[in-house]
Amino acid sequence: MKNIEHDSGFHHIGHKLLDWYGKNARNLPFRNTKDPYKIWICEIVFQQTRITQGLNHYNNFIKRFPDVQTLATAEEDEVLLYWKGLGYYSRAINIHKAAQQIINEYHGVFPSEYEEILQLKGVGKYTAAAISSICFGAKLPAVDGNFYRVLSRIFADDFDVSTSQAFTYFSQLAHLILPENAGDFNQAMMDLGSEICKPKNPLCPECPLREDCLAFSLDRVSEFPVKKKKVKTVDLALKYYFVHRDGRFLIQQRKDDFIWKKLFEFPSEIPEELIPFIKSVKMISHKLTHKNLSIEIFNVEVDSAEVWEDFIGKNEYVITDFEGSHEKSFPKPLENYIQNYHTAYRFL
DNA sequence: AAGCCGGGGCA
DNA sequence: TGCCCAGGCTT
Repeated sequence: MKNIEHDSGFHHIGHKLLDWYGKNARNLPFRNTKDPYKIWICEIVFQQTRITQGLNHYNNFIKRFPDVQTLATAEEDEVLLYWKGLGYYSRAINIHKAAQQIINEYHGVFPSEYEEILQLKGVGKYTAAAISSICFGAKLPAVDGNFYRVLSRIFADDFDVSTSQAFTYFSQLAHLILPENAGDFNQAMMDLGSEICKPKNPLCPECPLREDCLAFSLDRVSEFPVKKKKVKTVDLALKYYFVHRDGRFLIQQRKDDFIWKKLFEFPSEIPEELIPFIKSVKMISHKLTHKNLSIEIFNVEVDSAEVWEDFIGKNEYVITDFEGSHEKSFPKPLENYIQNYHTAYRFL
């Protein structure tokens, strides 16, 4: 390992971090509990998601699904509904499957061994280490993006964190400073990485580890972590038809093989039987851009009440209204569109 | 080993 | 606009 002369002598760093955590831990709803169910949910919710962004989702989720049994017996669509707007929707699908795994394979009792936890759908090495250390006392580092950032700065280590070997490499570095209480240590690293050792503009003067930080002493903090791989963005253009009459409209469910897995959306074609009865086809949203994504939504009002009533009685589409749409999970741009349209519709 | 999956916040 | 975030799955 670069910059490491020997493999001992760094454990005081871990203890110093624990002392800081004892006085500066964030007050969060999943702190002060070792319930593996709650820790599991929180770890999944906050994968690639900031605390401020996912906190309401976490609280609502726990309120509706307070235990494994409740989650396992719920409908998948309702689990997705509680994930609405969070992104990475395979997390919701996997969390539901994993709950059923726990019921079927462990009689509803959350497994306590790292290797068992790792077998749960949607649980990888980070999450398994986090749950087993926080809830069951395993002495394992939960290596995530915070570990990459904090450790690369402490040791001024230029190992490329965007490679697939980064996890193994920084796990070894983590063991150099890992104290007995790995559960608190892992949560302390989260708080330090979030509050002090931030990606941009880190608060080094307030850092409890500044005397141990090689990058700080070299005034090279901004050089770490090293990430060579750039994020690739692709353009995606979508076209939807808002086919409606009398406050009801057509939706359908997406597949699970692409973006927005199993979420609901408007049809991308006008149903052939309705084409002769269209009053207006007007473009509503002028390229509602969302990142590299552009969406066009065409307003299609069906002219004949008779044909409409007949159509919604027998076809593959799901028919809903503005109230019913609250029961479905839509991609965020469409969610915003429905809300806005509803507001406008009420004043027509 | 590399690509892909959301959405929000920030400089 | 590009980067980042309590990562994991698929190919």
